[in-house]
Amino acid sequence: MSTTLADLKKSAIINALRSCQLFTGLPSADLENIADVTVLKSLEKDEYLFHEGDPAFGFYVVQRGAVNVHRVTATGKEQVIHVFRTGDSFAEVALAAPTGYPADARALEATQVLLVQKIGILALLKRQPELALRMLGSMSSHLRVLVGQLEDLTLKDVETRLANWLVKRCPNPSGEAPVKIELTLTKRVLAAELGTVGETFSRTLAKFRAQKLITVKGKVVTVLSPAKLSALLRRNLGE
Amino acid sequence: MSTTLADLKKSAIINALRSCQLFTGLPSADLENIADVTVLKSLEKDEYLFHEGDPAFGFYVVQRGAVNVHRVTATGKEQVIHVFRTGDSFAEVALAAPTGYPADARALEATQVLLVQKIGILALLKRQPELALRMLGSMSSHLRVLVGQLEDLTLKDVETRLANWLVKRCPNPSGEAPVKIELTLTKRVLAAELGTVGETFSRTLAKFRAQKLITVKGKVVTVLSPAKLSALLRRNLGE
DNA sequence: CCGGCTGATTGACTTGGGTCAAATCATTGT
DNA sequence: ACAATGATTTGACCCAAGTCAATCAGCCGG
Repeated sequence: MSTTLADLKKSAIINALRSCQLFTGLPSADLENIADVTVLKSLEKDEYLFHEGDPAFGFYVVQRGAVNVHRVTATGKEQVIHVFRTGDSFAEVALAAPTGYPADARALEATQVLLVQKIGILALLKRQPELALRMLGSMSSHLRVLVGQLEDLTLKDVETRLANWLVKRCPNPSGEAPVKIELTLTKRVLAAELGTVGETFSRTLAKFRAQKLITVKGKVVTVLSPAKLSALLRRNLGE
Repeated sequence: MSTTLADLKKSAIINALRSCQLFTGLPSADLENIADVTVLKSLEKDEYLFHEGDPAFGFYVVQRGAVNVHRVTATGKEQVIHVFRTGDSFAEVALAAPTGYPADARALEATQVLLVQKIGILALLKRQPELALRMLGSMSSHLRVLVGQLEDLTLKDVETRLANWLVKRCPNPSGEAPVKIELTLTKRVLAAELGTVGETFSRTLAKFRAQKLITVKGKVVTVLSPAKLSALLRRNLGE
């Protein structure tokens, strides 16, 4: 048996699948089956993976890069639902969809994704209830994210959301040691993730800077005292 | 074989399950299995079914009444996620949850729900992949609702949301025939469903009244011309 | 018929944060 | 090096909608 190019591709896909939360620990035989119905897609920066309403061919796993799942209104405004990165799976909703995708998805940078085709995985699910449970788990965690997002957007102001976002990125949020946080994307995109616009994002950073909670140098934000920032966060949530 | 009280209860539960979207068309044998792990719960008005973080024993099917699933912040404000009514299932997230429920649930009136216990249904899912797919479908539709809600709250103003809500309740949204809509709940609760407060709800109704789009008599709203209201809705969405 | 209670309505005021515009900064291709 | 394009920051302005407060409308029990 010779090692063909197809074999190589397949084992690369299997490796990629294994690194995804959804499939970790699954027997190799199952992964092979999944790999058989999986195709690799490369996306350039700003290329759309799908649009709202597009027929759903399957769900995706991010192998490299970042994908912004969002909605747009007639006015052209964009509400970010979530940014998925390496190892994340998304659009599982496709499996059970009589209708198309419920949102848009666009690559924020050069990205590679795996498309796990609906037609193949559905058959597999019937033979592998264990996998079905995992998919349920994955979708439920997406539900949780959405519920959290809903709360965020309606019940907290931008200052609180940003403080929360920064604190989440500190290894030890109650410590005094300064933490450097690299902004991997443009500030406008980050602002959108937080449900606001670039201008307000800037202003809020400036407010924190004035309070000597952070410093900003280009794309690097330094939290001078995670503990103080956490205190501000608690204060905002607590009354 | 005599018909015991337990048998009667069980067949009542089976009937209730059958009327739920999630289980329609399922073979009777499966429904029996599900009924075996299902218990009936009665709730008074304003009684809580569960709170955020409570350990999740299973998911629910509304048999009668209405359940408000929502979140609360430290400030006591409440964001409605969805109001579930007869035949709806919710909290399927429980099945795949290492953590507890992600939100609160409270009966808006006297309500009966069926608790489908996690421990039993998980075993069943392993034998019935078909059922697992249905659960996936149900969760995906909840995801869609949430995504819609997210868009609503961030991208549309209250006037648009209310117009949309009213139009959705007209049998023929493009017709000229007046439609009477009975408000089953208090206006404050409806306002919360639309992501606003009672005062703004009142004011927006008043605005529509001034434009002769609707009339309000107590708990009955009459849409004088669904077509005109739809036109306003399109105008709001379209620029 | 009368207080008491809950819900609805309306007015006056306040504010977070979005929009527009102008001024820098930064990056990149030629 | 230098346009040229895009990102960021800051200021000025505006508005939807929330809060507070006062009034009004129904409804119930006695």
